[in-house]
Amino acid sequence: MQIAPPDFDRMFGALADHTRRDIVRRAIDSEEGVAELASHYPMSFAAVQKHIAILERAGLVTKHRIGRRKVVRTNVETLRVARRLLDQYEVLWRGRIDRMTQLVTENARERDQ
Amino acid sequence: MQIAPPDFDRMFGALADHTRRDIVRRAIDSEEGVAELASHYPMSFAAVQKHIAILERAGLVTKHRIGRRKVVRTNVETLRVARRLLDQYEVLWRGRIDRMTQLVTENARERDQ
DNA sequence: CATTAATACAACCGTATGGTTGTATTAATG
DNA sequence: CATTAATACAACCATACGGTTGTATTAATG
Repeated sequence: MQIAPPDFDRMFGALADHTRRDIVRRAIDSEEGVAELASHYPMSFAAVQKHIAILERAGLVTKHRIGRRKVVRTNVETLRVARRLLDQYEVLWRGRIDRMTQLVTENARERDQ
Repeated sequence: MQIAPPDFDRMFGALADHTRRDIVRRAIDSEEGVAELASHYPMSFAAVQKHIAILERAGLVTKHRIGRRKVVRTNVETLRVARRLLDQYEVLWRGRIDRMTQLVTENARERDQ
């Protein structure tokens, strides 16, 4: 089995919901089961369960059985993958800036010589 | 008029589509109008127009009239806002790690003394 | 100033999303 | 091993999304 290529549609789609972002935040440093997580939100247990399923498909969280609960843990590596994509845009932006200043410098040299 | 608070639902929602991410990428260092952008994708002009509208509502691009075209430009600052949110998760994660190593160290000291 | 290139908008269609309630499965534990 | 706490799944509903085609508006330019 190959490792799955990053699915940015799913990643960003999963992050595009306030409840899901809050679950990701909580699951970074707590060890809560599905029911415990659900208790924090003004919606049904099943709704939270679905949100967790979406986060799971996106690779943002994993579930691990502990006792009779299934504990939800955030997969920080996937968050980093998303962050790196945003970094790429920043790199492109810097490249553009560099090319612009390059041009200005060349023009100044031409003008001054 | 107040400056709008960041709408992460819209931001990440806008980024959750391959075509839209590609538009963001292109609009970082090109100066293309809506029609020129549309020519790159295997879909109708109107579809691309809608994608751009979604990016615009999310604050990820802006449109500026140049001659008879309306040029689309990426708003890098909004990308940075999104990135900073992901950074926040990383900070939480580090905090957790720190607390864990803290605990281990304390236990070791107790055991050793 | 009439033409037309460029963009905007409206209506429609199929499918996905976010929510609900109800039922089924699972596996720790008394 | 029967109970039941915990989770999973199915069916349903309203609304949003991604796409289409067609029509309307706008404003630069010959």
